Amino acid sequence: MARSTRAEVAERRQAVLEVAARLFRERGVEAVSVAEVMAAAGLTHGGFYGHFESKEALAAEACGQAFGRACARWESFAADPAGEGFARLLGSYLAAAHRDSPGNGCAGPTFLAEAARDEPGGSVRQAYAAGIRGLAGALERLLPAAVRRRRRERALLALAAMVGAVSIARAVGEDPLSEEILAAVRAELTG
Amino acid sequence: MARSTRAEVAERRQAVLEVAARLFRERGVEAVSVAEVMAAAGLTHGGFYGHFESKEALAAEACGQAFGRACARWESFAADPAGEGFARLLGSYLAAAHRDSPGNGCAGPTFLAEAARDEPGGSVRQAYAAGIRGLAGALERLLPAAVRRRRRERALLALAAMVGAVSIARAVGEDPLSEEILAAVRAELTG
DNA sequence: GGTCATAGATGACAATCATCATGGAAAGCG
DNA sequence: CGCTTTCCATGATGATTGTCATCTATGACC
Repeated sequence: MARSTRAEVAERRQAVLEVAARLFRERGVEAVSVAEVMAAAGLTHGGFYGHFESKEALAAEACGQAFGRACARWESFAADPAGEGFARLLGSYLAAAHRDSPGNGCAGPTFLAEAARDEPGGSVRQAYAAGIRGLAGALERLLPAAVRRRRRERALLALAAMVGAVSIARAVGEDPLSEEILAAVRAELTG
Repeated sequence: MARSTRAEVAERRQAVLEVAARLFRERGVEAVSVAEVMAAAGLTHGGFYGHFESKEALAAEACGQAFGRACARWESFAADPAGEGFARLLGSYLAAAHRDSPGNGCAGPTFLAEAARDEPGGSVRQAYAAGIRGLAGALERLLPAAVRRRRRERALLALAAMVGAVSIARAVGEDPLSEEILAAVRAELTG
């Protein structure tokens, strides 16, 4: 088939990464084949190894990208004029809409298992650790000014509870318990 | 090969289930083959379908079993004479030892991804939901008597934070951040 | 004790998948 | 304009794995 312009090539690599980040979050890295990622980007499987070293390398990059997006989003809440950034983040994070669209959602819950089962020092694990560190920092800065003591601990508690709540809400499925958990964690962390 | 006694048959089924519950928690359902489970139980892969309907059925049963063990353990903390059951649970749950032995650990973090990616109404998902409901109830009863308001919400927050913290601690790997998260959540939830 | 049911071993099958080899055609560059 | 590079499509390969068919030896039962 035809060869493409230099710009198109970079564009395609980005498209593959984008699509992979969505599919991997939706269904997990193992459950998505390289061929499927390429097909979703409008290509065939053959050219994959021209763009990425391996499937794992793609997964690590996709993980990093997803965390980057999430972190930027969290930082944007810090600009809230009324200082309600933290509460607004909780409102959007601990929501059914977020639970139901893992493909666009935070990487914290979606890459959790991939990272936990990566080998020690593996690339996905490293990307995950860096991402979590970023989110923790953002959250620490986002906490209401009223929180003066143990800011770091409070941020880490919130992070663990947020990631845990969304993960569990996704796992229990269509069950009233799912909404109950989201609402409870939202209420407790807010107030 | 030889046929076995009726008692031995039941014993072996139990052994397979036990081994599966450990392996699935350690490495995930997908990463463990039926043949490996059977081999770890001292059998060959052929007899598997005499004991279980399918690999998924085994996974669901293993999930239920692991949750049952965890729930019983949590309930046992309620008998604490000094009423420190909750604090002691936190101490053992949010610990490096628990983080480092998923094979014997709580099913909440280990089956999280399996359940989240099971189909709607899938058997693993159902087992997971039932398990979480059990843990939430146990935790609610275990909270210090001093907590009078919003007991249920507090229990759900604690559950989400505990599951999230252990999961993230496992995901980031050998990083000081891992211990920091466990310690922070322990401190914040204890009071 | 003799007959029957069955646990479990061996082996096969079909599907899936990550990765690599090859080739063609067009872009980049002189 | 012609040569070279390289993107990507086609196809192959080897490995893995869930599931099933078959066979045999031995408990279970009359």
